[in-house]
Amino acid sequence: MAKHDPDLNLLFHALSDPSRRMMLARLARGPAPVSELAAPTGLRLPTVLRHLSVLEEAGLVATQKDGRVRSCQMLPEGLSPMRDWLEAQREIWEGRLDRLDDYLNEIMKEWPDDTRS
Amino acid sequence: MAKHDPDLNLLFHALSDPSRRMMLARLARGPAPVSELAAPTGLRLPTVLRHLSVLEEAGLVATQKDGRVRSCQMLPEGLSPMRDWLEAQREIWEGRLDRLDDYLNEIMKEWPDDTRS
DNA sequence: AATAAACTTAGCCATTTGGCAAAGTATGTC
DNA sequence: GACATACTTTGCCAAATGGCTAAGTTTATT
Repeated sequence: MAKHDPDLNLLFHALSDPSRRMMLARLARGPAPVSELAAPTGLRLPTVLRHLSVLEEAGLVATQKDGRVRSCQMLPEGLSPMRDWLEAQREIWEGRLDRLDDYLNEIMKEWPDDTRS
Repeated sequence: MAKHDPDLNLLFHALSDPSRRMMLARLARGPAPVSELAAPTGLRLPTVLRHLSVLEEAGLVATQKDGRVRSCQMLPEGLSPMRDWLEAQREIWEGRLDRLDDYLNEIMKEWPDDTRS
């Protein structure tokens, strides 16, 4: 399928892996070097590095090198596209409920009061 | 990594594909048969069927067969684990800001008023 | 200068994913 | 009963994913 929303693809994909969510959870508490991100996952560094780059490409994390250690920090605004999608979804859903409501009201008008039990 | 949260894995993975999001968007407007779900994606039925099963396993969609047509509907509460995760993430983040705030207040106390420019 | 630390790159491997065509099944319609 | 509909199953394929080891590279430390 044509990718009309690369943001959401990358974002949801980044969040679909538990190791990456674990790394993010650590970063939500504050910046950390790569090896500290790796610790709770039990994964090797090369693997963690690749997860990290997925998080970066999704716009969830930024990193910079300080001497020989790479410091990583979370970008909380990276979650916005997801919030927006969720909101849009909710609106469609509510629009649907509104139309159902209209419909029911329309039906009710057909029934005079005295036909109700 | 041990999968401590199969819900979130399946949910985020389900949402990471644009065809699946397209199908969901259609379903948010109301129930539909498989072929109607397929139409906007431009994909063949077998492919759509597999996307559909991914959505079902993620708890986002329920289907049932009515004669020879399978009717699909969205389960909006299927998005709850995602909302919860988002909320938890926000709380960690805010807890962090609170601690930063505490810290700054602590620093400020050290400085008498008349040292400020 | 030698060693240790902290990544980084390269390359391999098994599994999963996302797509398809072809053939099969079940259910309406004429 | 013949035929069309609407899936459904099977099986194939290429690319992406997630993991690893081994071998760099770039900074500290001693």
